[in-house]
Amino acid sequence: MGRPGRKEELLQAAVTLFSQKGYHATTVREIAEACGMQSGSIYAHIASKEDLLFQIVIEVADRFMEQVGPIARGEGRAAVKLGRAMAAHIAVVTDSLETATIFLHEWRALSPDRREAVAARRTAYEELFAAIIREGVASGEFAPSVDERFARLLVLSAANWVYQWYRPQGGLDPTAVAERFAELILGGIERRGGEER
Amino acid sequence: MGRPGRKEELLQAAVTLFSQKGYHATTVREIAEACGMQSGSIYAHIASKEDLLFQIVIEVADRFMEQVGPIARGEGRAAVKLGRAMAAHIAVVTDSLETATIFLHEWRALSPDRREAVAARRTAYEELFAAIIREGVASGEFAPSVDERFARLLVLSAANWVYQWYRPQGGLDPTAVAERFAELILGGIERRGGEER
DNA sequence: CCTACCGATCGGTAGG
DNA sequence: CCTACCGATCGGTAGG
Repeated sequence: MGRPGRKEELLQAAVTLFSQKGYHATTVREIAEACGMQSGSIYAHIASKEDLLFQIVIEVADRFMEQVGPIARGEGRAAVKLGRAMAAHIAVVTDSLETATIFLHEWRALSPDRREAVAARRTAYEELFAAIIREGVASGEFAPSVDERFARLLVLSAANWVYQWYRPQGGLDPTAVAERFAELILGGIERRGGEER
Repeated sequence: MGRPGRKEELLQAAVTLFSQKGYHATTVREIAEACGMQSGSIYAHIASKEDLLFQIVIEVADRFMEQVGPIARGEGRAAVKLGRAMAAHIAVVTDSLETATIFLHEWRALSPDRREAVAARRTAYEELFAAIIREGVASGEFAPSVDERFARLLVLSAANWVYQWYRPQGGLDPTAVAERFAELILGGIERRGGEER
C-alpha cells in the first residue's frame, strides 16, 4: 500500500518519460526515481511496466471516443460535424500531447493481445469519421466523387500528425489549427470559379 | 574484413528488425544472427548499433530529396507539380516501407547531434513543398486564402501517414494513393457549384 | 514501500 | 569473423 494517488503519480511519470524517450528506452528505475521511490517499490502499485503503457494508451483512446463520438452521432450538416470532429480530435492531441504521442507512437510496444484490443478501438473510432463522410456524400453536401476511405485517411492523417509538430509554446490555438485544416479539406486549395467558399 | 557486401546484409537485417520492433527493442545479437554471425563479429563492420540506424535514416532522407527535389524545382503548373511531388513522396514510402517507417518513427533514438542533422534535412525537404504552394498562390492557381504552412502540413501529413496504414499486399497502387489524395487536397471534398473540378 | 538481490541480457571489446 | 568475456543494466521478486 501507501498513500493514495501514488499510482497516478507513477502513471504521470511514465507519461512524461514514455513520450520523451519512448517506452523501451525508459526504465522502471527512472519512473520510480521520478516518484521518489526505489525501483522495486513500483511493483507494490503495478504489475508490470507494460501495464503502465496499456493504461495510458487505453485512457487516451477512450478520451478520443468520448469527445468525438457525440459529435459524430449528433445532428447537423456533415461539413459542420466534420469540422467539429476534427477540432475535438485535435484538442485531445494538443491538450494531452504527451499521452497522445504515446498512443500514436508506442502502441507497437504492447503485447499482441493488448495491441489488438487497441487496434479494435481504433477501428471503431475511425468509423466515426467515415460515417460523417458517408453522410455528407449521401446528402449531396460532399462531391459524389469523394472516396470515403481516402477522405477519412486525409482527415485523420492531418489530425494525428499534429502530435509530430505541435508545441504548446508555439502559441497556436488548437481550435485555429483545426479550422485551417477543415477549411483546406472542405474547400480544397485550388481557386474556385468565384472567390467564396 | 570478410566478404564484400556484408555490411549491406547487416543494414538490411537492421532495416527489417528496426521497422518491426523498433530500434530499442532490437538487439545487436538479433541483427548478427539474421546474418549468420556472432554478436561480437558485427563490430568488424560497424562502429555501433546507432551507426546502423543513422545510415538507414540518412539514406532514405536523401532519397526523398532526390525524388522530389527535381519536381519541385522544375517547370509546370503548381497543381501538377504538387501532385507529382506527392506521388514521388508516397512512392518512396511505399517502395521502401520499412526504411521509411524507420525514418519517420525511429529518428528520436538518434543522439542529439545526429538528430539535428536529420532535422535539418527534413526542414530543407519540407521547404520543397512550401515552395510549390507559394508558387501556386502567387500565380493565382491556388486560392489567396491558402495558408502556406497548413497546406504544407496537410500534404505532408497525408503523405507521411501512409507508412502507418499502407500494406503492399493490399494491392493498392502507390500512384493511385497519391492521385486520390492530390485530388482531395486540390479540389476539396465539398461539392462545387458546378460538378467538375 | 525498503533492502537486497535474482537471472537474463544488453552493447561492446580484447585478442586472436 | 570467432571465442570469450566485460561491466552495466534490465524488469522483476522475496521477504519483510
